[in-house]
Amino acid sequence: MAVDTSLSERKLIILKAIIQNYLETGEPVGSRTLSKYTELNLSSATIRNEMADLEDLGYIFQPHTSAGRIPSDKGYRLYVDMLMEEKEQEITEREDAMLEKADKVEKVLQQAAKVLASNTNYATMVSSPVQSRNTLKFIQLSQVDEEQIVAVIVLGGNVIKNKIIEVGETLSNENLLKLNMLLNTTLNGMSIDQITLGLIARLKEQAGIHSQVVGDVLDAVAEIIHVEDDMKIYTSGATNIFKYPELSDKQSAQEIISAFEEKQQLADLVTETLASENNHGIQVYIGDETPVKTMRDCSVVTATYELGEGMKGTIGIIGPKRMDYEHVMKTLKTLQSELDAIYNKNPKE
Amino acid sequence: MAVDTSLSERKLIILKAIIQNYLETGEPVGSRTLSKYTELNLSSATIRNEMADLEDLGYIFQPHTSAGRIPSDKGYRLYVDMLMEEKEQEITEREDAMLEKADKVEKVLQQAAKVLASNTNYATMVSSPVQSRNTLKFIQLSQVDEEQIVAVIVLGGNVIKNKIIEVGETLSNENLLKLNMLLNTTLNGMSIDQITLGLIARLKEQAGIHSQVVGDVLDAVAEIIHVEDDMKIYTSGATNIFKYPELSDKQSAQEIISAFEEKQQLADLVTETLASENNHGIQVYIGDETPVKTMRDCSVVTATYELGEGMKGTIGIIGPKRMDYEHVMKTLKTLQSELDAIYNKNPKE
DNA sequence: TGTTAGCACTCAAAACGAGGGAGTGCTAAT
DNA sequence: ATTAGCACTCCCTCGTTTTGAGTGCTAACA
Repeated sequence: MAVDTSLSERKLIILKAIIQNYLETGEPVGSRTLSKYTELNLSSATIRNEMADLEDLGYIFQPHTSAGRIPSDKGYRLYVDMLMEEKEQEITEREDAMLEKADKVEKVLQQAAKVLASNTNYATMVSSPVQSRNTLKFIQLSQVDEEQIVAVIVLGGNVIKNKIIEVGETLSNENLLKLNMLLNTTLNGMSIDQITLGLIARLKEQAGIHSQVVGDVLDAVAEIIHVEDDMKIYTSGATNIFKYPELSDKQSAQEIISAFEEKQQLADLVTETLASENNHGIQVYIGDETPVKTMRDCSVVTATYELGEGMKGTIGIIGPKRMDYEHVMKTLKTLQSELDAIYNKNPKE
Repeated sequence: MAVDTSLSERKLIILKAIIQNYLETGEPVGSRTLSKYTELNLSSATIRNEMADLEDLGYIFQPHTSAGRIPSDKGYRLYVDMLMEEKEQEITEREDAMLEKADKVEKVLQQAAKVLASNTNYATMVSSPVQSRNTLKFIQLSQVDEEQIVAVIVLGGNVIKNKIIEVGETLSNENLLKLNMLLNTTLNGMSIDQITLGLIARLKEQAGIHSQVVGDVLDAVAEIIHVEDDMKIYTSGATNIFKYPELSDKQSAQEIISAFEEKQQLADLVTETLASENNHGIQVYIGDETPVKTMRDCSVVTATYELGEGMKGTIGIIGPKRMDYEHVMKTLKTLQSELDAIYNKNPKE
């Protein structure tokens, strides 16, 4: 992660200038432009020499002879690494009062995606937290009618799961009551991954003879608890990519928007992000670095947030390689801490 | 709705041929093409004359002089009206075994959208049923901890709603039990709109003296029941519009896909569709006819389905004006009946 | 009277070709 | 080490030409 220091100070400045200029304009930038742009009064010729060097080193390249230079993936990488190293810039003030009533987590996340998109003009995604390390808080089975039982499970952070269980034969009221007691006393407070098949088997024994039905019900409960709450992903601003000509030709637009619609690929992105521990939870994928193949021509910036212990989720921004990394990273950081704040304001666990 | 009979038989055939050809190719169709295409052996010259007439009548037009003709909205309209009048074609066989485990309605609808999209190559949307006339099947309050109560409500069709209720002071176990009894005995089997504020007030009285807390809880329950389950809309295949050049220029693509992403406009479409009672639940909007302004250049075909009494939803297909109406309408019809089948296979209400 | 062949005409789209211009690399002078 | 100057490259723009599909009209024909 350390910045490559093999570049002279001057080269660094020039590279930075090239990138910044390109971020703004989206056009290849030439030596003449730079010689005015930068404060180190150099002639275009000198700049040209330096640029030739930079090109040899692979930080920039020209789309064709006699065009200006544009940053390569390697160049971008160096740039964001520099940004990363800069001392933690103070979190800027932000007054969006969007985070009212943190009633339903889902609503908040959806909102977050929207706000983010309109703030940055890029496409954004927010994944709902996966509660693998979450704990069980309450569980209850209730008879709906002769053939149906509804199971309700409340997890930490007030995540509620439920399911209708179809039973072959009726379960007596008292047995149901016993089951509820049993489940609550044994499972309460346990983390989800502590609830193994073995544990369930032991429970079945304890429940005793009412084998068939009780067994079925317990199996169903186990299933509910473990069923991946198929990671929900909220997206917004997918059409922002039309704002960047380099992405908006039919081919790419098609692919990127598909990825946004299907969400499967975004899910991959999320798991990848969650897996890798990195500095401050911010991660930048440039071009080929991204795990999602259809986004070769984009950059993806992700941040992980955490709502209490183990409830981790991801916020992501997808845009052109020439995205405004500095702004994006800052925005992500503030959103991160806002999500934190929500949780602390509602400390129900 | 009656077909305009002012056209000669021959003109009708020619018009139909023009439309069908245009549906396939997307190119303006010329007289020479038609003179071979149709079985009424006519020379191109004759066809030209007829076409000139048709143009005067407003059924077709040429995008520019010296181009072939393409159908106008009026032409399309005539065409689909003819299709509509054709005797109910037998529902074609269809073997997609997609409709397994009708466990979660949501999953099924989402699936339905996907299948539809891949079947038709258009963009599709399915709205979840709004259950205004749905009935309450079961309700239960349970104590999660000192300050929280979880309310679970099962509606017909196994739609489950739940919510955590924060209570100021603890509710005794026995009171909770009483409340549960009270709620179930009085509300069970009632349709949602029968449960009025007045009814709730009466309940409060019956519940007696435990005024504060009980009142709060009852209010919360009422709220849960009535909160609009903000009509969910599932979409799929939005990127299919890239397959039709006439829609895939940046401008339109942008707009249409935005509409798909935001969903607000689709929601309008749904309500519009549900409002208008029409033949067999199939409705076709051509070009300007559609209630969604950003889809001026599309055609929209919608069908309403019904899962039991009052649970109505909408399926929609959005595509170019030159969409394959016949196929689309057929497909929608079968999907309609498949959704019906699901409900009847799972007659839990 | 309805149909057809022929022909001149139109116009969008493709093909072509000549500048223009931004930008580079190199060399020679400072 | 820096810079001015210059020749060279190659993309882009813009105007022109060509092409070709398709039409409308007229005149001949059954």
